[in-house]
Amino acid sequence: MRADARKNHDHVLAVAGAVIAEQGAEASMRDIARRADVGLATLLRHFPTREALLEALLRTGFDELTVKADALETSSSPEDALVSWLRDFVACADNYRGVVALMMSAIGDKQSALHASCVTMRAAGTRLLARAQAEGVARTDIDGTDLFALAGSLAWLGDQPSLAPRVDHLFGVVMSAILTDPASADARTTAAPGNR
Amino acid sequence: MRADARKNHDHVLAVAGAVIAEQGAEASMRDIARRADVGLATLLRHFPTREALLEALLRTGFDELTVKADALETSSSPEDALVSWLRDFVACADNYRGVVALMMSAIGDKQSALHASCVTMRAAGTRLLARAQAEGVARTDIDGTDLFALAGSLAWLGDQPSLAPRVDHLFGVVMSAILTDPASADARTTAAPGNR
DNA sequence: ACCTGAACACCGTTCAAGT
DNA sequence: ACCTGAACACCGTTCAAGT
Repeated sequence: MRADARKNHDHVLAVAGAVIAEQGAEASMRDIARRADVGLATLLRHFPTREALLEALLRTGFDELTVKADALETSSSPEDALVSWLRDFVACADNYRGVVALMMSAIGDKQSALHASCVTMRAAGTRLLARAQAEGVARTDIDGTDLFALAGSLAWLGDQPSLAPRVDHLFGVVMSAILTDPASADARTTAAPGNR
Repeated sequence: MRADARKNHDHVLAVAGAVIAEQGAEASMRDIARRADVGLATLLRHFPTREALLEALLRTGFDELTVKADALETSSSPEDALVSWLRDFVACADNYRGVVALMMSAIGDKQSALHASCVTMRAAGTRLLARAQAEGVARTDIDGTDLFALAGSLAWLGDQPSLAPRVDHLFGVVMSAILTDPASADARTTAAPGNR
């Protein structure tokens, strides 16, 4: 990429981040180009679709989440790791209002520029879930897609102004459904052997 | 209203229902008018906003849900009543893709044509929740707004093509977080009196 | 009263023409 | 190579003019 193009790219991306942070993921591409003092066609050549633009904006946060998932796998208990990572995932998705809707659509659309990132996020969550399940602290009748869906639905609530204040609380409610008491899980497998 | 206007109103509403059922709540108003063989301005005078149009489309289902909530209050156990009503609520919201996003926005916007309907739905759910809580079968740290948010988030998942097949399962997961085992609830209030 | 075409200010897409 | 103005087909809003 030529030096002037690189500069244009970075400048446009920075402006787009500011506009989308305040207006949400559905902000007008024309408006972003205007605010960046650049032709609309220029913006669209750097980022041919809205998804491509958002992918560039979200990449940093997503990469951090992937690294964090790896770190948590050894540094924390299975339960704490899962809860902490999901909390960060929801917070990351809520950085840009409306982005989680695009993510949920992208997970099923291989053409989307966000597809790979979403698959990576789901895989990271799946690993943390599997460890928790293996240790008996997470229910075993859900998989990584279910987890991705539940986390996404919480992030979506964060996009709704009237419900956003409830998200922290509802996060705890949903987590209580995912996590199982290890004692009772133990009881299920070791006690009352005649119980079917 | 004049007879010809009434006829126009009903015809437009029927066509709008068909278009929105297939294209979702964000269907083009212009397209609805075209399909109804009516001027765009005519559509907009009958239904000045998208919310007004959706309110008319949803009214029947919402009224049924309100009636059903009353009936369930005496015909079913608190637990079954709450679960059954919430299941119907989610199914109703999923009749038109995208409508739940407008509902969540409308609950906090008194100007919206959907506001009254949403408040009514929340009130009906709140009554069923309160009864379940009083009987010790629902956790007491959530209120009607939390319930509305959780049900809405499940309905939103139903709008996502890739996640819709999971909604029934995830409904059960979320319900397991809301419902409490009456035995253990009993244990909390009667056993271990020294426990604070 | 009720309806509607047309003008308006937007949107994202596309491409020929400029530097 | 990289950029951009302009044309295009859309959108919802508004209103003067018709029946």
